[in-house]
Amino acid sequence: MNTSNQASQNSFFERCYLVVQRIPYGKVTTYGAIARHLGAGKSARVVGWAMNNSHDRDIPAHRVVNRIGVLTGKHHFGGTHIMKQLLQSESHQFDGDQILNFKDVFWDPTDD
DNA sequence: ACGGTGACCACTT
DNA sequence: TAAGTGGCCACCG
Repeated sequence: MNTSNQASQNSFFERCYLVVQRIPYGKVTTYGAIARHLGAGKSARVVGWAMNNSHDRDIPAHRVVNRIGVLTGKHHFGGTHIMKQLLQSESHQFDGDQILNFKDVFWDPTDD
């Protein structure tokens, strides 16, 4: 949990960052989709970790949610509902922490 | 070098 | 149909 080692992350993390940055405005994707796109379909957790470090970069981590469209990482996102606020700014609708019409706003990196 | 951790996903009861 | 458990990969101390 140290922020002084960001320079060490040069392969998997950056790979995640690139994909997240490719997420179009008004769309979202999932950790599993990213992981699978990178060829590590089972390392979705690592993607979450990358998002954790993404705070040091300009990564729209708020556009990344779990496979059911729930903002699992909102607590890690600066503390509270900022993640939700950002997504709402992108015309997303919520039911609590669940994105409505998630399937409709879902963006698959492979479909890019 | 080893064990523990994590913003998850899929399979099995 | 719903809930529970394990597995998986990479990073940190």
